Amino acid sequence: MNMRDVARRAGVSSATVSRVLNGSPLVTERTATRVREVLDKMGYIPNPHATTLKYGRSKTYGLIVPDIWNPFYAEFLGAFEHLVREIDYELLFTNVEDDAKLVSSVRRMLMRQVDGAVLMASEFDTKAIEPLLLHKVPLVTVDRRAVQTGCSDVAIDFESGFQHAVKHLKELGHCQLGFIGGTEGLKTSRVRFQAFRSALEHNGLTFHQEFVCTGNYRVDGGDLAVRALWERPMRPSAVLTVNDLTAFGVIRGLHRMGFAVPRDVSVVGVDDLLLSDVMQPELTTIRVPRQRMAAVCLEALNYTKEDVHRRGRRFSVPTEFIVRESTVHASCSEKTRAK
Amino acid sequence: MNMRDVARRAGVSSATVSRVLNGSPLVTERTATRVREVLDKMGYIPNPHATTLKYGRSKTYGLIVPDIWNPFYAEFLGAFEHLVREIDYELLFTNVEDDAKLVSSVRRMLMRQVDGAVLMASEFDTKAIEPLLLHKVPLVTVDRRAVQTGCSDVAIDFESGFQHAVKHLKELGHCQLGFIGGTEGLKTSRVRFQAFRSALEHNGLTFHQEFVCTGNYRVDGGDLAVRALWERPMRPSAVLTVNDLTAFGVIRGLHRMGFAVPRDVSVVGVDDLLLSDVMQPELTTIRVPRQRMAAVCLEALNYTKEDVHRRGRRFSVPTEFIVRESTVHASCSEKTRAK
DNA sequence: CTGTTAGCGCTTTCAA
DNA sequence: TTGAAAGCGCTAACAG
Repeated sequence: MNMRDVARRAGVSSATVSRVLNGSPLVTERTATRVREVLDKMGYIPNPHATTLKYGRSKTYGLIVPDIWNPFYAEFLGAFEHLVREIDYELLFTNVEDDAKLVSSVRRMLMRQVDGAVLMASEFDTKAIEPLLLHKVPLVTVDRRAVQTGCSDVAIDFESGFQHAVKHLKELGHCQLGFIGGTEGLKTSRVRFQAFRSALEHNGLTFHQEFVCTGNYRVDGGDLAVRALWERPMRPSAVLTVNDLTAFGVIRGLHRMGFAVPRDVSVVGVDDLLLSDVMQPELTTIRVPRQRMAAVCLEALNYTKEDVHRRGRRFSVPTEFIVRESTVHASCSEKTRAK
Repeated sequence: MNMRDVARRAGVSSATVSRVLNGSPLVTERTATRVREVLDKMGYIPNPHATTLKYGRSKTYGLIVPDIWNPFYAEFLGAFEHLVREIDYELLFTNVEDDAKLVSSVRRMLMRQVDGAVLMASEFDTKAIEPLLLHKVPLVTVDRRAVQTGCSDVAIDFESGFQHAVKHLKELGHCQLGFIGGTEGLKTSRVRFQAFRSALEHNGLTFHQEFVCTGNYRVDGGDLAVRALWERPMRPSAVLTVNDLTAFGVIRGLHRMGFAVPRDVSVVGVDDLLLSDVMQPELTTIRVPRQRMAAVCLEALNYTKEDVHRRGRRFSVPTEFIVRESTVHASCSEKTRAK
């Protein structure tokens, strides 16, 4: 059943029905009421594909995330989907494990004529997103720390987060701080690592390359990395990580090697997953607010959409340092610091 | 740029281009090759909205989940999205916290003309999904344990899962088994509770109503429920739960009351989340295989789609009982069983 | 204030 | 084996 059917039953033209549906002021209240009644009675359901076909606007936003199995992205998705629905938009969600999937995701976004897209996929050589830019799709990236025509960026303020974390650890007497990073070569890994390094500097602590190891943003990566780290001649008394999953892995790895967190080593995560205060020990972490982030992404999308021929803007999302149980005073027991 | 443009450049009609794109055999290999070249060179991107408009098929499946913040659904989503993309379909994902959102989700599915939908939303009074049925959208529900015209059901074999779990606990010397359920009134809660009860029976254990309490499928629900349970005059020596999050909550609740798992109480979950073997203690649980489940849902969707006027079929997904650290021999210390 | 109409891009039927 | 043409449902421009 379509507008014409409704129009016929209401004794008007389909244009009038369309006007009523779109809240045009060019309709008498009397007519509008009658039309609305018929609309209701017939249970009319609009067909947005017709509009998309004609005008190229789909009321759909794309969202690309790198790993939906990481609860951080699931939680972000929940928040983002909620906001998108509030403004009566649709969400085209895609998970992207590898480059091939990124390419196909971009193609799908183009096909479905999305009105904008948020890209959290960790690695785009800018190559993969070019088609989107070319087709003037408003874009928002997260933590790419770069903008360009038609593409804004949302930066998470890890700098501040790590500074609080390092300060906290220093106050607890830790001066040998380790860091377990994310996947080698990813921009987001570098951003967090740099934030860690400059936090050390700001707090007057020295950076030790031998206290740094690379993970993969997942539990197993943190586990493996901390084992590798603990093979080395010197060991840190506290370890900061690239995200909570990595921190969980670090805790598990230490535990399995016979060390206890926080007794022997303090650990700090990043994200504050819903489960981070359920883990034992409850995780001290740099919280990345998903709700807020989703709102800022949408704001950035709107800004970019206003004029796709304009250079994008940088947006920022604050972090919050949350102290729980995984960080305590440095034990000073040498056993944790040297083999 | 559209098919006409491509056709013109290739010196053929748009019909021929369409045929090439759809792999029709009615085109000379020579023509097809030329068309494909032009297609490539021009970077043609098809517009599926046109097809949807004309033929009502969208190559899109809907997915409704009740709580994307529960990693179980995120993990399922990941698996399902992967499969859906493999067959070149799109996914229309919606999270549904309450009834209002269910209604609007259903409407969106209808608007977007999905070719089928999987409903994991816990509570539909069948009322909310009626419009879908009415519009002949092939449906698949999960654990509704009922089928009807155009709607199949995928049942997770909790019966077998709980039987293994109860047998395991009995062998460890537990005979006072408690159960923390899901949200009151939900079909999925009842299904799991019944599975628990009949597992007791099968294993010759008596059911005690005072060992049963209701949660909400989330951590806080498990926490609260076990505290309520522990207020009662008698306490179980082992607790089974409706899902892993609830089990996490139970463990945390017990812990905060000064009891240790598994030393004082054994706990069993359901799901086997990715983080279930990262928690301390690693959780003994009834695994619900997401990958398999996604595949069966798709199979069920295909079956239903074959003929929407036919009664749906029942499908089944096996579970697997996984023993980890949260279950040990009954301590027999009376302190856990009476105040 | 309301109606008429064109046309978005695609696939399929029919004709050649 | 190929082409011509219709028509899906909608909205906006234009006419009345």
